[in-house]
Amino acid sequence: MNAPSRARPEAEPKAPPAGIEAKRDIGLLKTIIGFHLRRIQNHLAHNLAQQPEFDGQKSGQLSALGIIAANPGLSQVALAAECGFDKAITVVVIDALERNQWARRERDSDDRRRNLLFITEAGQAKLEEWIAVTLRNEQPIHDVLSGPEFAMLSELLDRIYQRCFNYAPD
Amino acid sequence: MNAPSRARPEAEPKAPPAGIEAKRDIGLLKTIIGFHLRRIQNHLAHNLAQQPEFDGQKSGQLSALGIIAANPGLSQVALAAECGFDKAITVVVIDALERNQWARRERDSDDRRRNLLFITEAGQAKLEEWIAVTLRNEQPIHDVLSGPEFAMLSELLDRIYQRCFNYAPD
DNA sequence: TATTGTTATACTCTATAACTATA
DNA sequence: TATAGTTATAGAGTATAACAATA
Repeated sequence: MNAPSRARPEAEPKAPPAGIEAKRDIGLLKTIIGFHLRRIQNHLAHNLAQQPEFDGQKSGQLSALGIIAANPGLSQVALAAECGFDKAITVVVIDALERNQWARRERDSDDRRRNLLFITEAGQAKLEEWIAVTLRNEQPIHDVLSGPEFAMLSELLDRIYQRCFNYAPD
Repeated sequence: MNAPSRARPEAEPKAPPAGIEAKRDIGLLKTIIGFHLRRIQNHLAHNLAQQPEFDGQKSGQLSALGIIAANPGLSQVALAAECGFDKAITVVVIDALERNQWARRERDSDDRRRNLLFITEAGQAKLEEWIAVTLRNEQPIHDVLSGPEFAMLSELLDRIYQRCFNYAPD
């Protein structure tokens, strides 16, 4: 296994043994953002999957539900663009959300090709639960960043996505 | 398709049509770092896979080669820890690198369980080629960030990984 | 007993293409 | 002719568990 298994029963589960400092270099990879993103993402996803509250949760569901909650009535392609995944994936994700009655599709009467997406009350509760679990999972990040640093990181990442990748179809 | 296909022949390939501004909100997801990381990572990986220079390249190979280059003689588990993936994946990745003679394994005479990893001359050249292609792929990010902002982003991401996830076994 | 590397297997995530229904 | 959504299929990425060799 690669990802750290928090063996410590109590106490903070993320502090490195202290004394064992970063001795390895990432060389040319320093400027490759994709490298940074993926290795962090790997650990976050791995740890999150082990949280009991996330049992059957396919990872896209949290993103989708969060975007639907913040933008009630958006279309599936708009959701896909905002979440960064394909429209085909969107179908599967929303199927799961609808099956659990956390979200629902509604035909757009103005353009009957479209489904408008809405979150349900149960979905809102589930979203908040998921957010809490995820924030707990990401707590180590908050521990090594100051408040302003975290705000800066969020802002930079959001700007990158909005300006580089999100063409925001209607 | 979801990822933007840079249709514009010349000019900056990332500026949104202008006038179409970010109108969508990410709500509670704002503070979820994993959300930011994955959607950016999705687009970067998708775009990179379309670069002809990256034809048969399984994405882990660039990371592995970069780490090996910066840390000649490290072990496979150390490489796995630094790249953020499992030791089982490491085997497959190094198999591919070795097959192309971009890297080689060498039994550690002090601890014969271990393989020490080294990059070859051809591997160094290939690494630099891949880095160039990847940097070009990530150019839109550089276009929307100032120099200091980019440096800050790299530093924050590296710190997060080193302090939260990399227990750096020997 | 624990660790390094290996193999085999399965599952998750994402991409692609073809299809429908609407526009 | 183009777009929204769907379906089916395939591929890439990763995780898991069992194993051999070595410590």
